[in-house]
Amino acid sequence: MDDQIYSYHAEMCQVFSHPKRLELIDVLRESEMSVGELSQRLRITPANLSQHLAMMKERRILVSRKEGNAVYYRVANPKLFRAFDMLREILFEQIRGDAALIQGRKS
Amino acid sequence: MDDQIYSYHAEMCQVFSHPKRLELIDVLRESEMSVGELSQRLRITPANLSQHLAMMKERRILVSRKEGNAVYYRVANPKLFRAFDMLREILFEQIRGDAALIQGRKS
DNA sequence: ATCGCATTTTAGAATTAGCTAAACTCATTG
DNA sequence: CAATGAGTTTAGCTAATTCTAAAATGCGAT
Repeated sequence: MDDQIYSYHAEMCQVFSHPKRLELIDVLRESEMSVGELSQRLRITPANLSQHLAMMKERRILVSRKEGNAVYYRVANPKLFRAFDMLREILFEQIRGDAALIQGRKS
Repeated sequence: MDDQIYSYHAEMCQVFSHPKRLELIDVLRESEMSVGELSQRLRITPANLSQHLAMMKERRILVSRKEGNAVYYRVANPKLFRAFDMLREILFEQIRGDAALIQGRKS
């Protein structure tokens, strides 16, 4: 039935379960970027980055474009940024809830 | 810096990287539900389900309420359903893109 | 052709995630 | 106070992730 859908959905979401991959998405908000640039920005080795990029491309969160010697990656669907932001908002609401709790407000 | 935020964000998103956990969230749209009911709906053992529930509660995606012998779980923040739906929409757009491709439309 | 650079791939080791089965807790009922 | 029923926890196993280091690929320039 829907099992297949949930599986695909889960597979796609694996992309978001690693901090560097989230940072990568966040960085690609600005513009597409080459592997070299990304490697510097994220402070991880090109080899490791390349693996993250490959798995994100497999799941079609990213698309790439080759220009001479460099490969440029960008986020395939801008709607992704909205989902990203919404999840981060939920996280912030959790954190704000904690802060309030510590300060003795709320229950 | 922001590294901590990305880590929390990623940890939260681990919840979405398993098909049964997604199905669980989807089922909890209707209403809160006891472990027993959930176990039947999802067709997984109570022990396994309980582990999923515990990790989702740790990450504060779920909250629980105890009533006599039963424990009822529900989604902590309704905003989560919106994020869930948005991600699924992205997935559907990918699938629609494929379908179009197979039928020879588009590039 | 060969060299250099950017990127990718592979292999291997360490860690983490997921499942099953069994033991355990705890509230309710007899 | 047993006994039952609902959930949880633990231990152990297998599989999946992640990272590093090294080798491989492919393009562009010499």
